[in-house]
Amino acid sequence: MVGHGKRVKKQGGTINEVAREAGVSISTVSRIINGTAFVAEDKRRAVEAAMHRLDFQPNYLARTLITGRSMTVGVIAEDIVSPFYADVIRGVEHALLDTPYQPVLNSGHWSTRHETRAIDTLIYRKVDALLLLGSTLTDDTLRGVAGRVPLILFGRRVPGLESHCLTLDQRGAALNATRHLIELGHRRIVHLHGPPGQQDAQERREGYRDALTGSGLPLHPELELQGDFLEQSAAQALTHLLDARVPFTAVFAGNDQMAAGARLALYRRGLRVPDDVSLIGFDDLPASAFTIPPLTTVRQPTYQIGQALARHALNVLAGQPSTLPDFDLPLIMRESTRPLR
Amino acid sequence: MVGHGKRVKKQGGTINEVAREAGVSISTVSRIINGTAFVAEDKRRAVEAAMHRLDFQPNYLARTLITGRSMTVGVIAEDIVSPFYADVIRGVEHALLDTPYQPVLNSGHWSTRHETRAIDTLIYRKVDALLLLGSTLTDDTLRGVAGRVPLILFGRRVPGLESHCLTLDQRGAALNATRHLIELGHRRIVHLHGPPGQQDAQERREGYRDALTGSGLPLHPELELQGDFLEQSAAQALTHLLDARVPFTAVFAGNDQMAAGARLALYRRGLRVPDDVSLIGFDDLPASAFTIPPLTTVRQPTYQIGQALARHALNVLAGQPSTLPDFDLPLIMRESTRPLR
DNA sequence: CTGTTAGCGCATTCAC
DNA sequence: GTGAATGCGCTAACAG
Repeated sequence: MVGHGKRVKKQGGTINEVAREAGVSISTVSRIINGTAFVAEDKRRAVEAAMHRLDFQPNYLARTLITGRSMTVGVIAEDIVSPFYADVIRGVEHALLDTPYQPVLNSGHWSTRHETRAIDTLIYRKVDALLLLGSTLTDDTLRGVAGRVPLILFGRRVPGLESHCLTLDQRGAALNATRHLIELGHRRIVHLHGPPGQQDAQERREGYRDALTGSGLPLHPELELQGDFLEQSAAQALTHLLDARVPFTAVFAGNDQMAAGARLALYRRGLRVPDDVSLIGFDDLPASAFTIPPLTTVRQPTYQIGQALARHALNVLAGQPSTLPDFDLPLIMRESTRPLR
Repeated sequence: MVGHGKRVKKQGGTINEVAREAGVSISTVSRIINGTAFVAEDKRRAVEAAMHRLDFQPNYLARTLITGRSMTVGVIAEDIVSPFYADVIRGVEHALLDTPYQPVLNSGHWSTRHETRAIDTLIYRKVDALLLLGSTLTDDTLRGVAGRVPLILFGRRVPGLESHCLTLDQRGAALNATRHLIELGHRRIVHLHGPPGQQDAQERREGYRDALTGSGLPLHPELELQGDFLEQSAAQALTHLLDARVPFTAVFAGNDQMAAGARLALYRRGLRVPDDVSLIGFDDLPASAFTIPPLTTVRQPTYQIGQALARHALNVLAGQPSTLPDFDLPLIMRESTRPLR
């Protein structure tokens, strides 16, 4: 087999070699690299030539060891696989693209243990700031982390860290979505919600209830079904409901993936969407515009959120005042809902 | 606003302070940390107590500066947003979980410029090995990179780096899929392929043609439609075909996302799947089991691939011989295909 | 078994 | 403007 050799090849000389090659001191070279001070034109030329000849690249580690700044921002997402977080990450990456900062990604996997490990790793790696896209940690723990590194949170509102928390009005959006169903004439509306421990899941559920009670409609506990934000759980839960012959005419799913699961359960029983049952999701994943039928859902502007998060991090790192913007969660009307009857 | 302070807080003392606190030399502390040599029980106790008291954590940068090994493996995916690569990444993360190595992710965004930048950044950050999940770079460039850092490639077969390349038989799998359609009696089969510059896209297209010619069927250039692996492109291309009233009875999409786009185009025209048109995808994304109808598709064992890639990297880093395994691409039969007539 | 010494590669005071 | 010296925090010889 073609071996790589166990050691990385020496990377084009050190600042010392450049200095010798150019006949100047290393401080002069350093000044040229960092633009710290003016340097005579001829020396600058000589140094630049030497750097080029030796294919010189400053050593990141040595440099960071001194300055204390690694020029990286750590990003931990609950799950990189999730299309939702992936798009936020895309926004972060994009916003950082033409800055000296680099994102470093890691996953929390919805697990306290993994998330803790990821955080420790990134702090150990000396990231200059940390972005948490969702978190399973307690407020206290989070405040502790914020004491070790500038911390910016998405999807959590932690007392004491408010100005670095970006949350969306999940409850209001869920209320909107449910109300839309009510306005279409639906009365028995199923809600597929995520894990009770999950803040977003909880808020959406409350929004659903708000809409019902706000319209003077009764709450039907048997219509609130728990899932885990994945397709399968929703399909199962709804299938059980169908088997129990509990009547309903609409479904508000806690996210688009659960909407897809619900959709399949309906399809299996020969129920049409939206003719027999109306369906609304939450997230507006890219794929949801292409489901059959295209899904009516709540849009979370994930990409823009990622950008906002990154820009805020940049500001914080620059020591500038910065406020996280607010985002609306519009209901995107497509074809999975229609008036009852 | 709640400020973070511009500087990260001092992280629980240095090895020097620990040594002083414990009344030993720093080398003794270093030995205990790294298990480099045996240390008397009482000193070990004292040092561990001191480390705990000072909340000591060795400085990653200083350590790496000396050892030359950062204990990280860089991972560059064309696109983290893509569900396909995301699952490979999940496999990589998982395989690295209980090792001293940490993955560091970055995106190439299907762009030579971005990919080059990502590679430079990661090498600059001194990753010990680099995993490329897809690449837009030339063979020569890739060989150049391999000279700077141990390189492992997925989805590319580069002469000279064969033993570190993991590729799948896209062509054979595409042939299988198409042949399945042929065996069901289909003769006019549309193929939605990805960008011509993309190796996978090219190979799948060839597999499609192989199947046709292998069965003695004619190639119909008007049935080969180009897309970009996203839903929208497929929907458009197929809509055009439908408008032009070109007859066909089946569609083999270059990936599941394009299959979804095609599905919607058919739906818009009132064509049923599989009753009027059979549809096959490629990738077997998690969502594809929940489309309407569930999609027949070629499964790429992405998670296992990620694991294999990471394990190979580990072996290479350990200086052990290692061979990348082969993976089958089975056709997953679901409900989007059926015999003609 | 343990302490002393010398750097890793670079930014950063200081003098000149 | 520029060079010499100092040290970031740690590991790796080197002596004892």
